[in-house]
Amino acid sequence: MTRTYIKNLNEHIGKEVTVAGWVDVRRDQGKMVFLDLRDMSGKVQAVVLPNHTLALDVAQRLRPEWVVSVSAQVNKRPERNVKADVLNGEIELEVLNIEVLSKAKELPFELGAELNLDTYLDNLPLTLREEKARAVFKVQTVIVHAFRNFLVGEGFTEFQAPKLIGEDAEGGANSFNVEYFGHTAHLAQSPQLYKQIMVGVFERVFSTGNVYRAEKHSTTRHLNEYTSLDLEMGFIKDHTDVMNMENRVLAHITKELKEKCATEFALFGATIPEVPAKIPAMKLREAQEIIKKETGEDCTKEPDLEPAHERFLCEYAKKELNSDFIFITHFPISKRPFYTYEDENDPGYAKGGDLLFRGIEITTLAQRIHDYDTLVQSMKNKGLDPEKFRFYLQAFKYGMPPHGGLGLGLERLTAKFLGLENVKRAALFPRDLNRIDNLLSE
RNA sequence: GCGGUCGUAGCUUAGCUGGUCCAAAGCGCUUCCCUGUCACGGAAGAGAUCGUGGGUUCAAAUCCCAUCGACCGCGCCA
Repeated sequence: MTRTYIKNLNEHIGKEVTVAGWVDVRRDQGKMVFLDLRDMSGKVQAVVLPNHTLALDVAQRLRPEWVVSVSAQVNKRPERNVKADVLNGEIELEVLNIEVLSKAKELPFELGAELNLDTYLDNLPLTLREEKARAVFKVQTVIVHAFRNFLVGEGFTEFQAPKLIGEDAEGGANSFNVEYFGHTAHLAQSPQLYKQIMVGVFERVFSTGNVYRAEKHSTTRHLNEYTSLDLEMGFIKDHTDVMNMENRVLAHITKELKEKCATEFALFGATIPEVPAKIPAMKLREAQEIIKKETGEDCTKEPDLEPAHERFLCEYAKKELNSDFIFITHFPISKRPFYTYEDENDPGYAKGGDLLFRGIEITTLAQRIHDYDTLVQSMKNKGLDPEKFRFYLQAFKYGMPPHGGLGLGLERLTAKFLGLENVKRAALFPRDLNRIDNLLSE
């Protein structure tokens, strides 16, 4: 008999079905046993009655996480046993036969309980089975799909950026080295250069993939491998075109989340933010003046924002501007990568900035330099050797439109949407300073 | 890398102004009882050299030092 998914059982009342999944809980009443069965679609209560002696015998030996295939009749529950407002609360399975597909050892922790992050991470193949953990990644799937679908609708072409690269994308020292047939290659820190090259091919492109940062950070918002949602678009007027595109992407993502993930957000007591028609934006210097005026702390000489300032600005945006999001633009060009476009109307400052969301930076975006000579000069100013970027520069030598783009940190976005305290909870298998799965323990 | 906090049963924690702690609770586990439970319930039981090493003391889970590990904060960034 073909397998029926648990969420569809109410279409089969009075009929016999086969359900396959995990034993979520067993409640042994002595002469009868209750099971909660779980598959990818949901949970259902199954009851093994005393007259089904063979099934009862198996049921009494079952334990949580055993994998079973059960043939059963779908019954309406007796009136007094109906559970309102839960999936399948009005039905239950009367088990006829149980086939054990796989046994499970005793779990090393309690599924569904609050675990220390350390325990959670050391047992990911199991802890990911928790309802909340699964909810995180359902939400993440919806975010990625919404990002893709929206951009495809806007004429963007998706491409897979290489992860093995020959030269550090941004000239930084924070890339992982890889032995490559006697040469040193690197793991990509960003698809940046390839995105720009692809603008010369398709005008509008995006890429969703992992990037790697060899930074020894130890915080709740950093991963050494994270997923970057990247887009790059040609023929822009300036960086505000990119800001508008991100504004619309985020509006689409939150719309999809509202339609598809209400249950998941409820699990976390999280609210899906409203994306304003126009996300407020201010220059770094304006933001610093506000910080100085409101807190008395003078950071106006700083080239960047400290985390505490980012948190403050988000609170400010929420309270004064009624937005969970705020763009901070025009950072000093000296602190930005070589390809960043300098604002001719505000010399020394970048045509671009960061997007802050619920206390944290989730995006960096900018217009890029598209003129070959300017780009080469900018590299030299940063102490980079244009010769090493020949591959990239070819695109610019032969006609590149004005363009710009952004990178959006998927795990940070997911974590902030759901109110997770650590981005590691928003990455399936997070890599950090001390941990690649459990293979780095010495 | 620096700073802070912490490390007690499989998990989550209490105890930590030194003795009454050869360490306690909930969950999990084992055995038994239970025909309507839904985090089922009831009875009994097993399970910890209190991260590791050293020190102070008549006496250390508790105080001191070192070390390892984790988490949080910072730098850097998404």
